[in-house]
Amino acid sequence: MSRVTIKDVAREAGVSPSAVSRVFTTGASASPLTRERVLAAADRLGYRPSLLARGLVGRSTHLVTVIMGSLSDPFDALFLDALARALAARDTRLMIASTAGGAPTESGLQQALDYKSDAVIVAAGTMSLADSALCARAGLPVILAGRALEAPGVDGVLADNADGGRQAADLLMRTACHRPAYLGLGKTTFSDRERWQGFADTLARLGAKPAEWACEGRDPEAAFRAASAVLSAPHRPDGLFCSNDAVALRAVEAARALGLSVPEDVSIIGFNNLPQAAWPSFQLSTLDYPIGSLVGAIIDLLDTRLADPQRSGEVRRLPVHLVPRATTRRADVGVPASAVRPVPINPEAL
Amino acid sequence: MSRVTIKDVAREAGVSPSAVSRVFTTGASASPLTRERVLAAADRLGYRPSLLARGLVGRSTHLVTVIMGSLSDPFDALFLDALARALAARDTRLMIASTAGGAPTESGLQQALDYKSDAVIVAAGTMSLADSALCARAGLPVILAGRALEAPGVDGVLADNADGGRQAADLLMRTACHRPAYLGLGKTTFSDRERWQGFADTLARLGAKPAEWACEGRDPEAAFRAASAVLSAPHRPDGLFCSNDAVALRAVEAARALGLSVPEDVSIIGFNNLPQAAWPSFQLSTLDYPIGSLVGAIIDLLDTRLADPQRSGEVRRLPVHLVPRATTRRADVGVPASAVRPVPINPEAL
DNA sequence: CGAAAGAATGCAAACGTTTGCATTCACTTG
DNA sequence: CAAGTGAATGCAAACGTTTGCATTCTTTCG
Repeated sequence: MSRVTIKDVAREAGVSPSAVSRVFTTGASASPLTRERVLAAADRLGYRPSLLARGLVGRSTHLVTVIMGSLSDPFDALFLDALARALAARDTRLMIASTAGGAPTESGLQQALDYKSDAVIVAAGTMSLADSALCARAGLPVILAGRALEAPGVDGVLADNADGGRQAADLLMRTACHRPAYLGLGKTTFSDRERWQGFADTLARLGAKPAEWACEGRDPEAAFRAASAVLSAPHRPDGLFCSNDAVALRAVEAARALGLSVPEDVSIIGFNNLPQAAWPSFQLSTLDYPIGSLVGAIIDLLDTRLADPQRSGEVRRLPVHLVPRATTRRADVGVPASAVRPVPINPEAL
Repeated sequence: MSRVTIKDVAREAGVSPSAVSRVFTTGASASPLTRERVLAAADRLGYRPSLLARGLVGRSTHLVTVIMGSLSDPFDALFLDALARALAARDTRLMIASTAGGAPTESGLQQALDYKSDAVIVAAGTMSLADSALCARAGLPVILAGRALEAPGVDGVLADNADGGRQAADLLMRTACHRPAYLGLGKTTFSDRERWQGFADTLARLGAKPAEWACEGRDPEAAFRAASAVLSAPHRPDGLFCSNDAVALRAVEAARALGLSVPEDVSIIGFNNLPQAAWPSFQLSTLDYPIGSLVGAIIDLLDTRLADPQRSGEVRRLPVHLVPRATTRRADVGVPASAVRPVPINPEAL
């Protein structure tokens, strides 16, 4: 019933508690004989160091808090899973702090502080300068995922959203879309803004002016309703760039429900390249944003930050690349040449 | 930089650390004056009790560990999300322990013990009697989700899988399926077994003998491959009950890819009633298993267990109910009466 | 062979709380 | 008015570790 502690092991092995501690901390000095005895005693007793006690006195709790929103978007779920595994491989545990919608991350940060987390990963909500100051004061490293903040010592990793928007715009123009539109999650979502900017800027440069729409709310059905609204609007778009695949897939559904054919009547592009996007029923054209590299970058940032807490903040941009499937038309065939609006060839585009 | 501790607050408020502690623990005696002073001082200093220290000495860490598999099935993701929120509402945090495939849950249990979790929720992997003994010895409450174990003091909550299987079988027979089959995740998956049993037993009682198939592996594509194999087998089934929606949705895809029409050529039934199952593209017939009640039961079990650690284990069965959509034929119309095999009417069935 | 160096170990003080025990103090009650 | 009651408080000992310092023991080198 009662826990077996370091003292029990010390007694059993005939050494001091310190010796036991040193055996269990890598890089501490302990003679082979002591090590062997201690290990044997520990094994016999079934001893495991209490990470609570360790965390209380030591410098690391081997605990990281992640602030997440709803997991209804598969991307978030897969991200969380990959993150937990990557951390586990480094012998670190993940604690969840759920945040509601666009609510402040503050309670999540407090949670991270309360448990003396080694770091907090912010993957939902908006972080303010005050928040980051709070963390800085407490010595809690912050890593932003999919958002950015101009604050000292705050690291971040983001997709190259603007470039994704550019690629989407390029594709739509090259496939003779005349009424491009954007469907996002709302003005407050960081990545959305960047994707919109890249999209709209590129189109503006090409002489087109996209319409902008937003879902009301983040629940999955909101995307369906919004897409339905977009696609039954007076000047119905014939090309729709959605801020992510979760929205885009629902847009495909909405289009079909309205009797529109994709991509003939309307082209649809997503973002993330979810496994679902490749399903035969959808064959969604999208921008690939590999979760592995996202998580890899986070882990890497985490390591360097932990090694040097004083270094200035670094933000990493991860490239995304277009995966054209069946919800957009072929760029080179099947479209009457006369319908193709002349577009400057962009060598970086696919 | 350095943390503000209970002593700092005590000094600032002009009282002893104990007094501060008592102000922050509900139900302890503190005079209104002291309370006010302490609260003011704490607020001024930005004090928050260290949950590590609290957990070390106190009886609760307000920490629960959940052992989860991959989050690629949306059901798991939604479950995790709901669980985290429900716990957060009770001021308890959730720690993730990821387990690979059917790997032992042991490292997850150790993680729970290392951090002195208030409880561990096992939602993946298989738990042995030895595992449960380990937890019992350490005084760690175990709650099984979607699995059962005959062990003292271990609680569990499961869907009424056998009844789900029965309902699926009933529906297939009532809609004139002659070659029913089951597609599961594999022999080692607890819920799968029960669903199969309920399905097969019911069919046997009706004089039919379903074929049984399993996916090789748990990754999403495995389900697609398996379904493709099933549907191109010599005696192709005309009714397929899948162990969950994730599989069933892929089966629908596979059927379509093979040029089969659903439900005319083959009826397909899932389990869970994922949001996706209701999408227009699928309209999957399935068994509704509300995540809310699952999580609710877990929380409830947790509360009662924590209140009385000595009580004997309790397993709760949650009802599931059929949601017939478009991947099964209508039971009463559109099928030649002659084709309907006489089936005993079951009053509980929909 | 003596001394300096370095490895191995133990002691005791942290880390930031809770909590049992004893004390004080203001009231109530007979 | 004396004694009994109960709330409010402080002291100090846990909780299970790590770690700086001092000590002892082994080497190694001049």
